[in-house]
Amino acid sequence: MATKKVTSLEVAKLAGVSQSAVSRVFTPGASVSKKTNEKVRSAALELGYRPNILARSLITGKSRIIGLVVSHLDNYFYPEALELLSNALQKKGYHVLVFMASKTSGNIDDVLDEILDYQVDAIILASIAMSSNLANRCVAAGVPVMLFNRGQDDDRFSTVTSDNFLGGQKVARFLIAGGHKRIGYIAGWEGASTQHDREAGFIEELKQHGSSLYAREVGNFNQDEARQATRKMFSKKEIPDAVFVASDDMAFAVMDVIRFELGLKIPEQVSVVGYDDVPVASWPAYDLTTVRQPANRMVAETVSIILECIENPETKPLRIEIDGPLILRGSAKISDKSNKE
Amino acid sequence: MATKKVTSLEVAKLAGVSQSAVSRVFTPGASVSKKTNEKVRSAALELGYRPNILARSLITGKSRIIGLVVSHLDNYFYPEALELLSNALQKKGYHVLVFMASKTSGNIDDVLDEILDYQVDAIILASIAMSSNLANRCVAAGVPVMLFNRGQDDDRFSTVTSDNFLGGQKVARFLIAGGHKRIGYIAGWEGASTQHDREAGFIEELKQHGSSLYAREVGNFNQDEARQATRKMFSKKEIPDAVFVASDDMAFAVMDVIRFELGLKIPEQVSVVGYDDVPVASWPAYDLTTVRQPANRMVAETVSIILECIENPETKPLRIEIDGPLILRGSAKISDKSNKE
DNA sequence: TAATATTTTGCAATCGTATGCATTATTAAT
DNA sequence: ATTAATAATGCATACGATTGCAAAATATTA
Repeated sequence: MATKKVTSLEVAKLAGVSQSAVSRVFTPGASVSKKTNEKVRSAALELGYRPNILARSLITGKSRIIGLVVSHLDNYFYPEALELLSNALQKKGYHVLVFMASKTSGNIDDVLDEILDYQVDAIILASIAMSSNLANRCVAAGVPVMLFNRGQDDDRFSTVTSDNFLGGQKVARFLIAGGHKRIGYIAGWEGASTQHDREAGFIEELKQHGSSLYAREVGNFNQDEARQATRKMFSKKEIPDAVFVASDDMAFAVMDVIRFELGLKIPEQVSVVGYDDVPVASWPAYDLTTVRQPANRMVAETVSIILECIENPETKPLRIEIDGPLILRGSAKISDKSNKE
Repeated sequence: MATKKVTSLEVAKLAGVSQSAVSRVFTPGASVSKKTNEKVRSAALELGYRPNILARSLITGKSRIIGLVVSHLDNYFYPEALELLSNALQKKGYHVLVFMASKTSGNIDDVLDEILDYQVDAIILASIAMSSNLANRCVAAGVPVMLFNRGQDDDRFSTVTSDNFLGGQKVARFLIAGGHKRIGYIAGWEGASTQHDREAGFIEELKQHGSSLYAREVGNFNQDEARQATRKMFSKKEIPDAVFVASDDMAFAVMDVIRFELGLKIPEQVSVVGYDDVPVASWPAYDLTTVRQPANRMVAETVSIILECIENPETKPLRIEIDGPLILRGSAKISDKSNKE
C-alpha cells in the first residue's frame, strides 16, 4: 500500500488556518501567534507532518546538504574524520551526501558534476584535488569548496590540514635526539601536499642538525607499494636504523615487513615513526610512535569555516594548519634526555 | 560574486524551443527529435546547464537519495561496506546521505525523522535496530527499509547478513578438529542478531561434537570491554586453549591482552578466531583466523534488493544470508588432517 | 497526391513549500 | 475611548522541473 505524503495544506485544513501559517510555524523566526502555533503543531503531530526539505530547498536555494568526496576510506584516518564530520554537521542541521572518487568510478570531475546536481550548499574534498575547470564551475555556481587534509591546490578555496611541515620537523628532531644515524623516509603519493610538506619539514630539520636522508623510497600512501619500498630500502648493505613513514597506514605495512620478513627487532634494530595516529597505532601489536593529526580539531575548523562560507558568501578563503603532537610509543628508540613534544 | 543558477528556461530560450523540450531532452525515454536534441544539448553545454535534481524530485517523488544510518564507523567492517555501497549505488544513479546514529546524537528515532525529511527513496540501517513506532512511520511513508548486517528486527523489512549461524558452526568444527578442549567465547552486544546467531551456531556445533563452552564473557563489540572480558576469562586456574571472539575488532584487543599482558603465545598456548575478516586481520601482526563476511556480496545483494523495492513497492521482504568461508591464518592451531572449509 | 498514422512540440497544471504584500486583529500610547 | 503602532494572517506567486493533453509537424500508406 503506497501511502501518500502529508503536506502543509492538509495540516492547514485540519488546523483551520492557511497554508502559509503552517509554513510559518515551521520557519524559525517567522511571525506566528501562540494560538495558531499550537493548533498547527497538534494538527501536524496528528497527521505526522514534517516539512519537505526538498521543496523548501527549491525556494530558499539552500538544501542543507553538504557534498563530501572521499576516496581512501581504507586509510583509517578518513572513517574517523567522516564520523566526526557527519556528527558535527548533523548538529547544525546539515547532512553529508557521500561521493566516492575511487579509481573505479572514473573522473573526479564527473563526480563533482553529480554533486552540483544535488544543489549542495557546500563541497568538502577529503584529500582530493580537483581540476581548475571544475573549480571554476563551483565558483560560478556559488558553491563553497573546502579541501580537507590537502592544501595548495587553489587559493580560492579554504583548506584545513595538520601542520605537516612542523610535524615532519618534530619527527626529525626526535629521531636525531634518539641517536639515529641512517634515517630513511618512505614517501606518500608525491602529488599530495601532505606528503610534500611532511617530507620538506623532515629534511629541513635533518639538515639543521647536520644530517640528511640516508634512503628514500615511495610508497604512494598504499600498503603494497610501501612493502615493496621497505624491501628495497633494506636491501642496502647497511640497513637504516630509523624509518619515517609518511602515513600510519603505510607504517603498519613497513613494520610487518621489517619484523616478519626481515626478522628485525623494532625498535632495537630499527625505529619506525608514522603520521596520523589512527586508532590502530595505539594497539600494542604496533605501538607506533607517530604524529597525531587531531581529527577532531581539523573537523571542528572545517565545519566552522564551511558554515561561515555558506552564510556569508563573501568570506575570504582560509588556510588552517593545525599543530599535532608527536605521540611517543614503543616503535622508536627514545633518547635519554627526555624528549618533550 | 554570487552567481545565478542556470535553469531549463534559459536553455530553452537560447535553443529556441519550449521549456518542456529541454526537460524532455534530459528525461531518458522521452520523445524528442534529433534536431531539438542537438540544439538543446549544445545550448545546455554553452550555459553549463544541468537539471536540478531537487526540483525534479518534487514532481517525480523520487530523490535518488538513499539514507544510510551507521554508528560503528570504528569497526572497520563498516567503512569497507560504506565504500562498496556508495560505489555501487553511484553506478545506478543514486547517492548516499549519511546519518550517524552515535551515542552522542541521541535517539535513533530522531535520526530517522531527519532522514524522512529528505524524501529519501530508501533507508539502509547498518547494524542498527529501529523502534516499531518508527518502522510504522516508514511503512506509512512508503519508504523501503533494509537492515544491513542485522536480522530479525521486523519482518516487514528485508535483511542482508552473512550466515552467522553457519559461520559459528564452522568455527566450532575447526576448533574441535584442532584438538582444543577448553574453548571460550567472547560475545558481542547481546541485543544483536549477529551476535546471537554466531553464538548459537557455535554452541550447537560444539554440542554436536560432545563439547561445550568452557568460558564465556561479553565484550559488547567494544575493544575496552573485550579486554576486560579477556582478563576475566584468563583469570581461571586453567586458562582456555582457544577463544572464539564475535568480531575481528574485539579479537585484536583480545590478542593484544593475551600476548602483551598475559605473555602467552598465539597459537601455541591459545588459539584465537575472529569474525568479519576486516583488512587488518590479514596483517602479519595479527594474522587472524576468521570467518569472512563477504562485504562485496552483501552489498551487491543489498543494492539489488533495494532497487527492486524502489521500483516495485509491492516487493516482498527478503532475508538474505550469505555464506562466508573460514579463512585459515596463523592465530589458531590447525589440525593435522587438513581442515577444509 | 490525399488520407491516415505517428512522432514532436508547446501549453498549462502540478509538486510542496516560502515569502512579499495587503489586510485584519491585537496591543500600546495618548 | 480614540488613534497610532505592531503583530498575525491569508492571498497569490515563485522556485525549477515533469507530464497529460491537444495541436502541429512529419512519416507512412494506398
